[in-house]
Amino acid sequence: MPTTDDSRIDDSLDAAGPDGGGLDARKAAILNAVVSEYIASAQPVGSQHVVDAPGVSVSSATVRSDMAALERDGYLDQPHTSAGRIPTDKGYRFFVDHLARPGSLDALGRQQVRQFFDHAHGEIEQMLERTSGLLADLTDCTAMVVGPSHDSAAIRSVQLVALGPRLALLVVVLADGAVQKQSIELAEEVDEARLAEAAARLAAHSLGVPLTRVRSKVAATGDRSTDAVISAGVRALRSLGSADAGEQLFVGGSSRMAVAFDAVDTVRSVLTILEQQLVVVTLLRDILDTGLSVAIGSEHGVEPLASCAIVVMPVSIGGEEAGTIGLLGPTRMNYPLALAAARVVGDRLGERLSEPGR
Amino acid sequence: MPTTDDSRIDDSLDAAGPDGGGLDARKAAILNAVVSEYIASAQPVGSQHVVDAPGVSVSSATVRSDMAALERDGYLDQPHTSAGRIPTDKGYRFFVDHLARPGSLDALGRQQVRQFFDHAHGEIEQMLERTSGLLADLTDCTAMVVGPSHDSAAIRSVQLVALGPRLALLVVVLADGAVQKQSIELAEEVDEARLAEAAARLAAHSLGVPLTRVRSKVAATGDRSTDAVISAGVRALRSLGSADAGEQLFVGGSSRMAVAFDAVDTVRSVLTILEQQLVVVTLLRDILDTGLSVAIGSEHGVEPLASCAIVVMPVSIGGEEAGTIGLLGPTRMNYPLALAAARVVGDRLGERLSEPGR
DNA sequence: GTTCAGCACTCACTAGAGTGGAGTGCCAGA
DNA sequence: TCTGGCACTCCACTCTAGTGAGTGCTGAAC
Repeated sequence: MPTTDDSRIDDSLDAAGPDGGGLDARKAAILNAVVSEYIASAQPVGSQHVVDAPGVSVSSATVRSDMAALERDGYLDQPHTSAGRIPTDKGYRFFVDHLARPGSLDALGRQQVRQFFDHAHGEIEQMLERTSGLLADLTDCTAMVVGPSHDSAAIRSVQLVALGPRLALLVVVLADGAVQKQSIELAEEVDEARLAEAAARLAAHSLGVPLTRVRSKVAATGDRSTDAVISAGVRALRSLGSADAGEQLFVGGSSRMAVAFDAVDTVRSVLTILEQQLVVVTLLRDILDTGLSVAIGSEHGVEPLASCAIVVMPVSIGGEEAGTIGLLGPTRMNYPLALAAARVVGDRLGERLSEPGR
Repeated sequence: MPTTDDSRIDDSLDAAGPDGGGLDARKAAILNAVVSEYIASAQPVGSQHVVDAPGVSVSSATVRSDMAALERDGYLDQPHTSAGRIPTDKGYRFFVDHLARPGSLDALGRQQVRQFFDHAHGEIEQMLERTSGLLADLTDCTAMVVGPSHDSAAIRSVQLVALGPRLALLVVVLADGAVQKQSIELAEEVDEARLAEAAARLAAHSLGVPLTRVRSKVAATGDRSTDAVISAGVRALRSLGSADAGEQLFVGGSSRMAVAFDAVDTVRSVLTILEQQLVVVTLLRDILDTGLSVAIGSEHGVEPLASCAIVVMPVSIGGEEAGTIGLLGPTRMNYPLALAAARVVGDRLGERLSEPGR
């Protein structure tokens, strides 16, 4: 039983307004108690378990009639006639929007975060990968971390490295430190000098411009084979800039889904979704675009995740959006904790990424 | 003398020698039938189900007495007194070594493989990632693909790109097309010319040598700040060469584990293992080092995977070892199929990686 | 009008008994 | 050495209460 002091309940009801979502103070308190207890116990909550909750202080009979009203209004559901109540998606939504006290990490969690970022090292990809592990540890949810899109990062360096007689590697360094590569097959052997000349031309053509805005036209040098290399290089640059090459997804703690659900085929379908990078990235983006930070149950529209909730948090580097954090758990996840963890880790990650040192 | 009407059985028994593992022909045939049927049905196999199998042709009573002997010898197990038999790890081992007919992909699978490699494009990392998906699809197992170690690939290019006033990025291209990067924080601002000079020196110092063999001593240029950059660069190169940066792991189809087991905590513990890259890579390497291509149940010594079997297959590029393929499934997985898929895909992947064009 | 104690009712869950069936081990005889 | 027959075991399933947590309703008190 989570200890909740009365003043908090009153505060949150005040914050929700006198008619916060159409629920009077007692109904809100009852809903709060049901959701909290169901999150903790995963068992349907009966009227008797609610009478002692702060802000209720009426008999179980009265609670029952309020619960019946909450059910009529779609906040609660009953698995069967003689069972306790379970929150619906709408019930969780009200809880998240009006009732849940802004959570915070416990001391241990804060220490974990501090330690992590104190010792974090390595390049951005490893960092994001390990961040997903950290988030999963903190929240017991599956964590999804989407790396920054490089759409707007200017090209800092373009290089051609010969790997074989007719094979070269185009290596592009962007202003945000990302390195992208694409191999180029050449129609004929090209000597070092021509390769260097082509690289210089490519650099002149594209330096300072983001990958997405590399022009396809490039002035001819007069030398046929150099021109061929250059145009192949431009094609490669443009293909690197095309959409799907952008954001990387890191998923951590997918084993947590096997703990959250006892139905093995729920686990299977959720894992199947998590394997589809594009689906996950799009899903997180969609949720962010609707302006939500939590999507509960059917709200996100992905049917296999109907019994899941998703917490999203943008990561920003100096105001610029630079990635997304997502937490996936059952609808009865610990929302305050998840939101707090996502916020703290997101902020720290943003700071970290904006620091010059790796 | 029982008449064996199936030449395949005789072949495999011949291959195992007249005393293949200490089992006579009929016992081997019975074991074969039990394992095959258990793989197909996941139900304990009774004597009645075995009498019709090729190479048996004795009554169920005789089969029973043979089964009892097989149980005494540790090949079979009995969940309870009045149940059928289940293969032990030793039973699967005998099956894999002496009984299983070399499998092959069906027409559909072969077509999938062909299509995949015809349309495969992109850089090596994407290729390996998607290969893991292909293998999972083919075998219904979880697939693990370990990328090539770059230990022996010579450095082809070393470059320093300025990212900020006191921040540079070291970009290294290896002969096998791998690109590695490491950011370098500089103690003081360094101008372009000095950075270029330092890069040139670094290149001279390390070109043609694998990352693991970059010497830490480098001749001084006389210019203090250039020397500082160079020595930072050498440190960065050597840290890139240190062991753990090497092999990348790609896991595909982890949702398959949720289908293979109905106990949800088996699923959880297996997924937990799969999240630990280092454990998985080491495990695959250990199995390869013992010379096995299949590790069954407790053979691999990782306790949470006791109910799993692992098929491993090295991927080689022109004789050089260049990665590993692993398939993880329940001990009652389809070994012939898994071995065939791993072999075919491993071979094709090796060919593909050795082709110059991507 | 709101609240509450009391009451009848519902229904998942559990335990226990009974049954059918798949499977075994053993044994005597061919 | 193999086989048919036989007694036995034990899981899986069904059926039957019995239990208890929970409900909705109602009439009286405030």
